[in-house]
Amino acid sequence: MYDVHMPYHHGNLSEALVEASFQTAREHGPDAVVLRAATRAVGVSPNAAYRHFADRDQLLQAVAARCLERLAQLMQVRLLEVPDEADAAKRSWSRLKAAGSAYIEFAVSEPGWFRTAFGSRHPTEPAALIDDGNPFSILKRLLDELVNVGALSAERRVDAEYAAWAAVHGVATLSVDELLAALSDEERTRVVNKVLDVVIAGL
Amino acid sequence: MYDVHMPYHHGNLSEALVEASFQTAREHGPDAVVLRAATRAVGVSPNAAYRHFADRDQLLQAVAARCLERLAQLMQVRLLEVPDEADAAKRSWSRLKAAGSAYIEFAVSEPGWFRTAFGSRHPTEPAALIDDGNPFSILKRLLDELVNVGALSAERRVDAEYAAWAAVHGVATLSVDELLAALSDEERTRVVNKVLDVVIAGL
DNA sequence: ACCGAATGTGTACGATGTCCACATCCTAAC
DNA sequence: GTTAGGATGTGGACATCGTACACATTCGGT
Repeated sequence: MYDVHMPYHHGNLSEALVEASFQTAREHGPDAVVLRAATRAVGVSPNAAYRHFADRDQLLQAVAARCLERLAQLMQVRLLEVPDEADAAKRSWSRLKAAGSAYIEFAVSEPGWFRTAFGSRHPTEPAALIDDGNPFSILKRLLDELVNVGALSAERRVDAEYAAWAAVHGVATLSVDELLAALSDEERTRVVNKVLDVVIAGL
Repeated sequence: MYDVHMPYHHGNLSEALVEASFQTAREHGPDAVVLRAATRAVGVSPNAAYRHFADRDQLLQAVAARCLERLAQLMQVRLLEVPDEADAAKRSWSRLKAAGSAYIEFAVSEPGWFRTAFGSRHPTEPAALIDDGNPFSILKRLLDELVNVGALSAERRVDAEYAAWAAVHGVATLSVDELLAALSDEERTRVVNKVLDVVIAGL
């Protein structure tokens, strides 16, 4: 009855479903993630998914977590690329800017993933934003770094993470939602820089 | 066959459908806007909607336009509430801050509408952002005002609308998406002010 | 070897967006 | 005023989705 080469048990269904949905999300965003399609892609019956996820939303949440990881990864990579610099303060500012830049770069180059990471309605597990490897934590670390090298006063440090996050998340979101669609690539780059400069000047 | 009190022709279906969906969006966001439900609420067959909207997305777009209007209205109201002030520059900055504040106030107090106005996948008719009464135009006018009273140099004026919009839209989005859920109301207010201050300082 | 827990399958239901053919109403031209 | 044609609604149908329930298969520990 069943193909011998395709065992009754998949072996790693949960992972496979997330991975399949992850790819769908990449190309068409979170709304395109459809439970039945994922099971089809993996060659399993629709209900099999329910052994691993309570509902579609939990699947989507797993995918969102993966998207967030990717975002954090890109930020880390871009941070490592920041050239050395004698002036510690200057270097710290550069690092902050690089991180913000990476955040936006991710949104622009992987809009599907970006929208999945956030846009999803689930409150994005608070836990996901508390652990160390996530974008928000990275940002906080960079701001602390600025304080440590004396580039930012303790007073101005207060709530700075939210100000920086908001501005960067704002452009990212506007780009992804095509609200900046009227802009050419070059213009968009200019705008992104303006935003980063304004925030850095204002912090 | 049909109730005499309920004519075959509704009279203003298009408007009625938008209004019904508008209310749904207010309480449950754009994803909750369901074509069939709207026709049900209005007492008409599902297909009747297709005489007025090509598909569900067009209905949603009409609703989004209405949400955007509301946002602009609130901004205008808050602008009028800004007290007079001898110092023209100071007053202009206050007005800018009030507009930004209103934008965020709208997002926080009417998350369903806010998410509908933007979050929707449709590129939010470019036209909607060009006409005069929309949030983005209001922002640009306020920045021009700053230039006119000499509070902002022409050089710094360049792309300032995007920087300001991004920051404000960023907090609004983060709030609405409950990414700032960990914050108490008081903390959120503080954060909002920080964001506004940083942008204004940086512009 | 066996039994219970994991994991998948099949069938089914209600809901949704949308298509097609048909019904009803309104309005302007005769 | 009658009548034709466009505008507006209706009814029924279909594919697709998420998900519930009952049953089948397999795996791992005794």
